[in-house]
Amino acid sequence: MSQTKRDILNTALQCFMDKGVEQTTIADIRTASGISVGSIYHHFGNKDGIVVALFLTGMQDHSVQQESALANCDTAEDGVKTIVRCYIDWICEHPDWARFVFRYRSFVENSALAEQNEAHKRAHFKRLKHWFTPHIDNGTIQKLPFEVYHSLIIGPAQDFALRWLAGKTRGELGDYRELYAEAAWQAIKT
Amino acid sequence: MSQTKRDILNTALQCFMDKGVEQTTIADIRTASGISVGSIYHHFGNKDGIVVALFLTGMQDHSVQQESALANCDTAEDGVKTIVRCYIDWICEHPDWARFVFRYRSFVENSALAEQNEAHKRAHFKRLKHWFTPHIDNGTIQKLPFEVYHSLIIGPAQDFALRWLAGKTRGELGDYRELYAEAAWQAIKT
DNA sequence: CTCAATTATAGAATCTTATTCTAGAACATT
DNA sequence: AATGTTCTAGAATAAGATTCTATAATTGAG
Repeated sequence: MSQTKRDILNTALQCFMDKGVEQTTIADIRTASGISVGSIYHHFGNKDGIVVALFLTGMQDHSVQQESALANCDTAEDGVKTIVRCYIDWICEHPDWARFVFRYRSFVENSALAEQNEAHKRAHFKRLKHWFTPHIDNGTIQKLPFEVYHSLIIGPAQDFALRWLAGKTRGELGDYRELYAEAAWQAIKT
Repeated sequence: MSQTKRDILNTALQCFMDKGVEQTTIADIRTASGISVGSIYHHFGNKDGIVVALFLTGMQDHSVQQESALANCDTAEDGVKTIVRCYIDWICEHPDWARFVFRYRSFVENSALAEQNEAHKRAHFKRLKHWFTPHIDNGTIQKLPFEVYHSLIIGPAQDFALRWLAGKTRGELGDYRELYAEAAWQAIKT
């Protein structure tokens, strides 16, 4: 990726954080980055293109981190807890990205470029499934419809994280790391 | 609320569902409802005003339903499960509203009218807290920071519901009603 | 029942952006 | 060097949100 493109993304993220996607104009990004309108459109097609590019960057970063952590886990318990810890850690380390991702998730899912995002998610899920299957087969994890595992494991932490990111909690997300890891394991162990 | 105002809201919801908030213009609402631009602005101030009004309507409808169901519950288990069932039922019965609420939640939370929404949420939570406290005190429910209960109870169902609403699940949300009710209870019982 | 005063409706005018267009600069490939 | 391709610029356009001005309804005091 060219430096110009990188500069546009960085500046755009900054602006989007500050004022929200709606409120930042292409002219804002132009002024803050010094890059011309034509150039911005050349690289991203339109404003949504910038949003989607940022979104995918954030998501990929997280899924890479998660999968590499999972690779070092042997037991089912370790794996499940690692997913939750990894999720919480990523949010704590990149709160701006996390805010952005949560806020514009449904926007991206309904955009013209949704398919790109879906493809990534499918690939990621497939790899998770591959890791989990043995533990389900040997009875360490409850046998449930595959599609509910995600919700049982991540659901609680995700709900809390959303409120934490909005500054609406007393406690710190990081302080509940083990609570949510443990809850996830309790929810799906046999 | 005047009939005109109601008409605007109904038409707007229709349009927003069809093409998303971004893609519907005031002119679209004008054409579909037959109500003039001036009148629309008179009643709602701006486009965001319409979105927020719709959002609050949806949220209030749900919280009223939830609280009235909770009023008939005696045991902690019954209460917790009722909250989850009620949540799932509401989504199944009003999928369009639910989609709208999920999709524009963070939009509303970041809008100028966020405070109105917060006030409602605080009041609702306060009433929930009042119902739960005795059961925590007498040891039927684990003593945890109050702010994590919501995530443990609703988190999983919410995550699944989001994917169900997007048509990305095999199973039906309603079929997992008891699964999520049971999971919620297991997560917080002592 | 009248006559302000307020509230509601209309649609044209304006103003703010996103997006497109045209031209030229940098760069690569032969 | 000649030619095609990609990139940068900023002006022109167009779409759509918001404001404005003028009328119509409605309400409430006397």
